Amino acid sequence: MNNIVEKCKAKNVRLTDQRKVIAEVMSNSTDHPDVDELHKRVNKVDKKISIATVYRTVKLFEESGIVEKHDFKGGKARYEEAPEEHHDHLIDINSGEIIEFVDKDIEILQNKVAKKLGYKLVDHKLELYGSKIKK
Amino acid sequence: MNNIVEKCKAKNVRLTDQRKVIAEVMSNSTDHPDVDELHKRVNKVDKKISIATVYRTVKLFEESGIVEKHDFKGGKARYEEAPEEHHDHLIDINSGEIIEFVDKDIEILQNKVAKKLGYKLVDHKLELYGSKIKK
DNA sequence: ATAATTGCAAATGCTTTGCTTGTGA
DNA sequence: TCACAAGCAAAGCATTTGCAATTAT
Repeated sequence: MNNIVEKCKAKNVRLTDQRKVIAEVMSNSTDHPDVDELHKRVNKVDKKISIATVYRTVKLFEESGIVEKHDFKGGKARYEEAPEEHHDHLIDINSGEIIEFVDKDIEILQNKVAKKLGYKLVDHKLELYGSKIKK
Repeated sequence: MNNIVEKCKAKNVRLTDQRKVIAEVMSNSTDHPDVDELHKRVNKVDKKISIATVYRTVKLFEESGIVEKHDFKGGKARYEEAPEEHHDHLIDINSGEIIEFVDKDIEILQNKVAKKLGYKLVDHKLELYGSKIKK
């Protein structure tokens, strides 16, 4: 079963053939592919889907809250299916590998900091960049 | 006195007229200007300095650890003089205003999280996006 | 002197868009 | 049916770069 397709239906996002393929590919990805990589994977299923459609679709999905966009270092935007529970990312500066993590204490402190400054926290971005400890 | 010019001398970064102007403008900026804005301010002092030179110079300064580059939401990179002490940013989603803050507890937790995942923390990015609480 | 720097314009890389044809509900 | 979506190629935008002329040390 396919999560993104379900979410599209729930949110009344029109489902075309190409959107179904893109949705499937994204649902089956456990990493954080950029548009180019997504396009390659999508083309394995249907060669005729253009990169413009991939761009338009990820943007549509993002605006519908179905996927999340990340601007990690490197210039190109990367996407993942919107998770049930929020998480942040640690990026391996050597391999580029991305590890997801959750830290409730940090979240609590972020809210506290924002409030102290007179703001209501609406969104945040936390990225850790690190190198593997060899043991 | 001009901090960035001093830092250039300390780091053996060749000081041309245009770099001096750019350094001065950046040292006198308390906000986080993008290259276009920087170019405008620089041109008030010397109309002939090209935007290519501004791009080359901020990159040079950044690689020398003299200024910091930020990729906040909005597409264009923004710069500030490298601070003595590290700080993070809260961005007002309505006005675009940027507030700097320091939270040692969050820093400590970040290191803890990285270590738990088997990584040595090399760098991090924390951006809070919020809206002003009206009282 | 001479290796580095500048200005200009052209090139780049990612992303968006106009337009015509195709299609889902 | 018919408003919306796709494909293609052209345009956009921030940033980089090749090259000839200029400059710092």
